[in-house]
Amino acid sequence: MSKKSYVSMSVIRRLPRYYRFISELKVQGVERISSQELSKNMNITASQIRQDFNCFGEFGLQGYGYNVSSLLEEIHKILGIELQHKTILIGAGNLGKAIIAHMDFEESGFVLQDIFDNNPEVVHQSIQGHKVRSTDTLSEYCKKERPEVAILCVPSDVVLTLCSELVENGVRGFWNFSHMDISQNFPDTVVENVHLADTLMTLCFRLKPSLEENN
Amino acid sequence: MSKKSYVSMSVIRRLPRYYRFISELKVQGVERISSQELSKNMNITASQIRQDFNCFGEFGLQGYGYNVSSLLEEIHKILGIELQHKTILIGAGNLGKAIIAHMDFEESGFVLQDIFDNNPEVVHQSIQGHKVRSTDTLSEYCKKERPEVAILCVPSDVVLTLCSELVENGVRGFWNFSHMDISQNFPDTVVENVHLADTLMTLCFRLKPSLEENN
DNA sequence: TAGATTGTTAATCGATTAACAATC
DNA sequence: TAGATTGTTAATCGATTAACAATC
Repeated sequence: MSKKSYVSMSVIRRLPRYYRFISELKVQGVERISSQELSKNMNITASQIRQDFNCFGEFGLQGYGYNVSSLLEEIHKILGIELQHKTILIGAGNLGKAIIAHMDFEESGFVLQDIFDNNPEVVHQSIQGHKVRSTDTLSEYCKKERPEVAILCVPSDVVLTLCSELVENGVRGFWNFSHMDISQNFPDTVVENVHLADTLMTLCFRLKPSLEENN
Repeated sequence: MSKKSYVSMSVIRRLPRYYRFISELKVQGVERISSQELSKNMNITASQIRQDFNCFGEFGLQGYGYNVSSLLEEIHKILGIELQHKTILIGAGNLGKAIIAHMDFEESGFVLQDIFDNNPEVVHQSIQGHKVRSTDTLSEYCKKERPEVAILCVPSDVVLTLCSELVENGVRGFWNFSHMDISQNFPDTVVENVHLADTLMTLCFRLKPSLEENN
């Protein structure tokens, strides 16, 4: 009924956390939960939780709360996890390998199709059943296979040219691990930057002795 | 003069980005920059840039702008990068190795002292000059070496016990890569969570076809 | 029905932007 | 000095919280 036409980034960024948390509840066999209980466990106000959910519809029942299973299903649908975006990963170094090994792509809405690297020693190796391809074959590959999303585990200095090539070939989503902030350069794409160095520097700042009283 | 006693998280999270950007300017030999030019390049309003800097002091000169070198120095000081926190990394799998290899710790205010893993096949191996130690020796090690920060590259189910042990032994900063959200459990510590799966799910949501006009 | 808890509106709080006086 | 650009105050915008009527 009351679906909002525009949902703010602040709300969107909380969705995966709700999803994780409610999954956990389901695993534990919890059947229903109220916004108040959720609030206590997640450190978000009950009010905000209800506001957040109501951006997408009415998932609760007055006097009862939320049914864990159907709430989970709803958020699953909201996140679009059933969409299974065709995905490639570029850069099969330690970071690339870590991502391949640890991320449960199907659980996040992606299907890892193929892996690329420009190091001749790595090309043709096999990682988790995927033969690593040469980045030289990337454009050709994209024209045939039409991947939608690219995971970028490559050095910052090659990211821009790489992205141009990919965008020209129809890639429209990026999970970017380089320092380079590509969101500005490709307006019609969706970019999630994971700037690891930034979070580390933030930690550094927050550890400063002078801040002990602050925050 | 006008230093603020409280600086909001929103400002803090922009600091590393300023730092990165201004470093790049210095490398390029740029000597001065105005908030307006910065604004154009960083996609932040000039007003916000000036507000952000003025949380920490007056770094500019009316009619001139900001001197790149001294601005960089100031932000370096603000971030506390000279502090060199004693740091250990726990979990030397692909992700741990990626972090060891790619992060320039000294550039972020940390010194990687030692690496721990509970896999007997990995223990005693050497990674970038660090012999991997057994997690069994962790408490003992902490009591002697007093590391301040731990990088957690371990599975979610062991994170909580691990952290308790570390906190008891004086560790007060965590860079956490597990799904578990430990910020709630240890009130006197500083936690930077890097929830990779969350950013991936956010990307999934933002790629939904129905959102093409939205964002 | 009474109690509980949602959905939703209104109030508050905080963060961003605009404007401009100060000043290099 | 005139022009430019900061530092800072005031206005706006958006996000969070509080409150409560609707309703299960």
